[in-house]
Amino acid sequence: MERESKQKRIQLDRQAWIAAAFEVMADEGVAGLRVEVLAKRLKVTKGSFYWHFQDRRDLLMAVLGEWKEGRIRDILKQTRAQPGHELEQIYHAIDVYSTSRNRRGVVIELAVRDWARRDPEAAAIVAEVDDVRLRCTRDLFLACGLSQEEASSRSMLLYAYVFGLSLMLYDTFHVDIPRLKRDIADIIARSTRVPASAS
Amino acid sequence: MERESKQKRIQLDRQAWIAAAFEVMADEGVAGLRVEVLAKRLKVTKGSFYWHFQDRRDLLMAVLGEWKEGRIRDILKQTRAQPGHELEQIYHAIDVYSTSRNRRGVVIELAVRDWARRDPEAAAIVAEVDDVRLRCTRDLFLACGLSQEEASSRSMLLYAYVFGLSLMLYDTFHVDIPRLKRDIADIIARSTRVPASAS
DNA sequence: TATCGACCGTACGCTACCGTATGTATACCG
DNA sequence: CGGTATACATACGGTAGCGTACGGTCGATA
Repeated sequence: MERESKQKRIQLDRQAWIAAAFEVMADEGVAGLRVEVLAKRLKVTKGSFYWHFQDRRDLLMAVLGEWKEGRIRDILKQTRAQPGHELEQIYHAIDVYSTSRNRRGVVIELAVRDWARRDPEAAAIVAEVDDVRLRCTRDLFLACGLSQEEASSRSMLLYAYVFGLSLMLYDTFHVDIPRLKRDIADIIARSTRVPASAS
Repeated sequence: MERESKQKRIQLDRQAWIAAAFEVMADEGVAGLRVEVLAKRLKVTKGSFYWHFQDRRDLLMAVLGEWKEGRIRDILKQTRAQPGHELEQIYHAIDVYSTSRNRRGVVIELAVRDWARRDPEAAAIVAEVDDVRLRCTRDLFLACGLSQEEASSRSMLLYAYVFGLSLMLYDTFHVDIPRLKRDIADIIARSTRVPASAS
């Protein structure tokens, strides 16, 4: 085998394993995140894995922690607005999280949420992240002059929409998708409720 | 063993297996839908399974077909409106698909969509179902007098919202959830776009 | 250059599955 | 009452994956 092309014998650390874990999780979901599969991808054996990690769950928890930190850092970055520019920041957030590019982040998001439906620890992390996100965009709406209730509703609608959109398969729904997304962003960000008439 | 309490030796058919499959899928997802697990739940061995089904994939395809039919039947039922009552039918649809009750249907929906992300055949079925759903609610909006584009946008927003909501964990987001859901329904169903001011 | 620890390979036992081959019990039918 | 099809049980071989035990290698260090 002679250590192909004399690579400097790069050694792996936990970070390398975690990074690879995100890759696999994006493709196969948490269920497909197997120790030996991961090892094969990193071209080592699981002997290495069990040196860096206690067991499979140890890795999963590390992945979860990494995900949480990254997501919170990201949301703080995406929702930090110059005073007076909160509305366009809302549009920015909708655009960023509305898939298309960012495909990778979206599939990981979905994988983690699927995971959270069966694992209490994952669910706790997701709940934390959701809480931060909901508050961040709510604050933007508040800064736009909306009431507490109205801001909360819009914030929830915003996230439910972007996540829900990533679940849907609308290729055969023949419409102008970019235009549709712009229209929806307008509804979420700037529509006005009607004063209640019938119901 | 003496055939416990002399049950009339009820025999299983494909339908019984498929029904049980939905149960397991709701709990464990498609990945957890194993032949021997299913057999144990039905108190038989897999010898029975391979009598009724060619292999595991045969069952999965049957589940998929059943799901598709059920979903399409359901959406047609939920969106059939008396002329003049289209708006309240829209509210009804939002309410029905906004989780809470119907927890079971929601988790199955999510399991199928997770499945569809890795299986082309499942993806094709989900795409079909989504297409029917989007058209059904779009027709309701059209009947309310909205333009083709506006109706399409609202229809997409409606489904993305209800599916997205089922992905979120908002227990710690301290708001009046029923009220929040009502407000969001109003935004989706009856808000008016602002005539464009800044951006 | 002897040693030590970080890092990885090898080999093993165990469990959970899939799918197949084949035996067995029951119902029905003439 | 023998025969046949239906619906299952039993037993088996094979793979994938988890975790463990232990041996080997390489670089840094004294």
